[in-house]
Amino acid sequence: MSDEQVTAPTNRRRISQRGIATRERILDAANRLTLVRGVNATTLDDIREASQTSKSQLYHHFADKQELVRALVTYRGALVLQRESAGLERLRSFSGLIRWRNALVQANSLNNGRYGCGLGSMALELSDQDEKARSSLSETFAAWEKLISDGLHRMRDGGLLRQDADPEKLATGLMAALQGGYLLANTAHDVAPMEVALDMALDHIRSFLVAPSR
Amino acid sequence: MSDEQVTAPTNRRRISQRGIATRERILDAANRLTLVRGVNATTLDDIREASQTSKSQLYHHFADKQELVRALVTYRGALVLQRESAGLERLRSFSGLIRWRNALVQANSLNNGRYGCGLGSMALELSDQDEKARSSLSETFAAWEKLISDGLHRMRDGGLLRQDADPEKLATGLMAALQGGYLLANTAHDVAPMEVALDMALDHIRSFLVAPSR
DNA sequence: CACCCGCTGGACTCCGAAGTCCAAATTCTG
DNA sequence: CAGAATTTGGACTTCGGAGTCCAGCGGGTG
Repeated sequence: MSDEQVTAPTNRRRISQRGIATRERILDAANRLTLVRGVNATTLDDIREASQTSKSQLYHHFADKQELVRALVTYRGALVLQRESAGLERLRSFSGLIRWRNALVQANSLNNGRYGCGLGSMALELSDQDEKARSSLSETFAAWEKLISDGLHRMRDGGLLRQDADPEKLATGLMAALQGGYLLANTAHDVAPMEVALDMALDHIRSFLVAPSR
Repeated sequence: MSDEQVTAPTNRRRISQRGIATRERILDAANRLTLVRGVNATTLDDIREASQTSKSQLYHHFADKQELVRALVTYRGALVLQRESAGLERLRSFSGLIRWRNALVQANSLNNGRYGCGLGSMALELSDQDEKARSSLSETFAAWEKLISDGLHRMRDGGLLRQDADPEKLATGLMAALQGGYLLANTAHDVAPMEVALDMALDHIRSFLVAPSR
């Protein structure tokens, strides 16, 4: 077993454009399907059909289902981080946080709270059954929190947040509120708990503003 | 299909003490096993073995796996609510909340954050695949939040919380922080994020105290 | 342009997990 | 105690999903 697995495997054999495209098609289908049904409830035949491929292609590009799932963790993680960094990398103000919150809430309300966070559901589903997937997800969460805490650092350096504000802890709290909000919203089929949770976390951050805006 | 399923079915056929005991043994085994492995990763044979029963007993007491899972949702929900009402029904002070928080953190730290909340993991695993299980879990979460909000109401009526505090929203926020904290702790194998999340929620509640204690 | 090797189609095997069945044991009721 | 119902043991069937195999295609490279 190879010790490392990245989105595009660079080692060993040559790989053609067509191969890369197929691999991508498989991951994309797996990503879409598992988002609604969950990882374990999605079969390889589901993925094969949705990606317009064949059994041999699945096993040509991935050793087995576990490897496919691990690649999917990386794939979805990269998508989330890409989307999130777009919304967070220029964060410098409290109103920016509010815009970020609103975007998440709006996206989630399209499904009445259903489906939750692709990372969070994978985390609960895989953490106890695949150590590599777990640690990969853990790293992704850390990177996501870092996007937030970096923004909070900029706010603190810019004099918006008090010096005793702890960006890392604030980011962790916000992430927990987000994930818990997703979970409750998904269970209730109602986006409201997610809003309440995020507002709580934002209120908490607001309490560290130098000049409380309220 | 019967329209309702409660922990102890009262309808139709007589039921003996022995039957009740077996049913309980099955649910108890299912409860223990699924807590670590998840529902879908636990097989009926696992449960059969752990509960010292046979296939026919499983199918005598439950129509199929789905019914067993639904009964398990009820069973675990009752256990959690029982445990939680013991810790929350006399809540009347902020220090009581802190004790409650400490108990949860301590219990979770015994596993280094692993396994999370039995209800939360079921919620994410089942919400998208069994509507009845989802709504049952949703009700359980609501009941749990009510235990909290009832306590906060008592604190507000007792003059500890300001009148503009909203016990329901505070309870939802606290629950989201708890669930998100469980999720992050489980993924990181570290109880720390759960502590941070709960402390954020408690700080938020603290900000509504009439005479802020600190 | 010819060869090699990555790539593909799809039928096939294998296995484990859900669910069935019935005879026998136990318990309840009259 | 007799008869009826519940409860149980455990072998058996069924089915779906993971993984295998191999013949053949096709595109990049020398």
